[in-house]
Amino acid sequence: MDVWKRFGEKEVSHSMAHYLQTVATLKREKGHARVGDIADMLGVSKSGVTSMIRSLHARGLVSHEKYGCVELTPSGSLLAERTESSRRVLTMFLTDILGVQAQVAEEDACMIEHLVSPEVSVELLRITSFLRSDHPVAKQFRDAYHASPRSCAEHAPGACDMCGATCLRESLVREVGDAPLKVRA
Amino acid sequence: MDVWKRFGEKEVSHSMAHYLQTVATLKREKGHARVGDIADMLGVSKSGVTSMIRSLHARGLVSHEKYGCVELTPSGSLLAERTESSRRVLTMFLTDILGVQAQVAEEDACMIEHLVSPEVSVELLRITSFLRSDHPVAKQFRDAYHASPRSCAEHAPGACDMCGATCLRESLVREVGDAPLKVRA
DNA sequence: CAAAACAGTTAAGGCATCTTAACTCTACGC
DNA sequence: GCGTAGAGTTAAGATGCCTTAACTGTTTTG
Repeated sequence: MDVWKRFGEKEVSHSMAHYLQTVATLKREKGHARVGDIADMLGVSKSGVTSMIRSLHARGLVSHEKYGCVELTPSGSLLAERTESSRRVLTMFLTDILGVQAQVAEEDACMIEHLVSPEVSVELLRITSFLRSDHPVAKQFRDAYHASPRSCAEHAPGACDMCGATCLRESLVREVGDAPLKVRA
Repeated sequence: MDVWKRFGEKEVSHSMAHYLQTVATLKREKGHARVGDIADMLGVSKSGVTSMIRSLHARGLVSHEKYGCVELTPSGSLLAERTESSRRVLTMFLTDILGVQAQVAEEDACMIEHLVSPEVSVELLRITSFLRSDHPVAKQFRDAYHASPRSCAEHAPGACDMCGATCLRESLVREVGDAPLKVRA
């Protein structure tokens, strides 16, 4: 019913997840994360970083002393790692199993990494390792799948047990004329 | 680099996608979509609906005359259908292929439906129909996969070509002590 | 060690989305 | 055909996340 509203109640927002990952990356690569480095890496202003730090601090995800470096707390670190793992699993699944182009895979993974539940991430990891393995069924899958049809055959409404009245594929790929949709300001 | 920032530049936001779907559903089920119906179905105030309608109208996604019914434009309708299809495909994939619990699958699908690119949705549809089909490989997959390990074996850093230094699964499921993370206000 | 260069913060403001409160329409009962 | 219930709108305010501009603190350097 109101699941959609919980979008704004995730433990961290999309922005927050990326700030946390950035701090983790900087810490790993340079040994410390400064406001300016974070701003550069994310492409936002330093004042934006300062205020986000305040917000992350209020949630117990980072610590920071004025004019000093930013550190992840244990929860912040956990969240950063989990998001990063989720992204890696998603990207691998999209490229290696679904065969989606790398750039699209990375963009999609970036968008949804923090929204996918651990349950689903774990299952994605499982199916990805299974289908990449040398298990005979995995090998057969790779051969058979790449030869499988890219779309369902033309079918009457109701003929396909997945599609129902209208072909799912059609509605996923159809464009409105040639006019691209207006992009949000 | 800045992919993460395009989160706010999707053609429609999470909220907008749900408003569009709600209008489509009401139109289908009751023949018309009124402000109050939309507000009830989404669990928001009527004034919230009014202002979102203004915003959707500015993007050419709905039409609405004062005190009247809300209608989807062709682009709005396309977007609503696409989002709905994306959600159906995702849910099916998560439940039927990954075997994730229905409730979790629906929540995750609701969160990410509008963020998944058509390319990925189409491939998800393809793999889902393939693995649900009576193709011999699909049958073998179902048998073999359900018997496959739920986690990678204990392994040294670098031993698993997917995990790298730390086990992905570990970082996906690990909790910080017993303390649940603070939820966003 | 002082001045300049650089890093970080605060303040003020914009946009999206939501809320409540108060107002305005519309339409039905009589 | 008018009054009122209820549907819808506007206005004002909150929050999250971003910006620019102006200020403050720190560090480098000559």
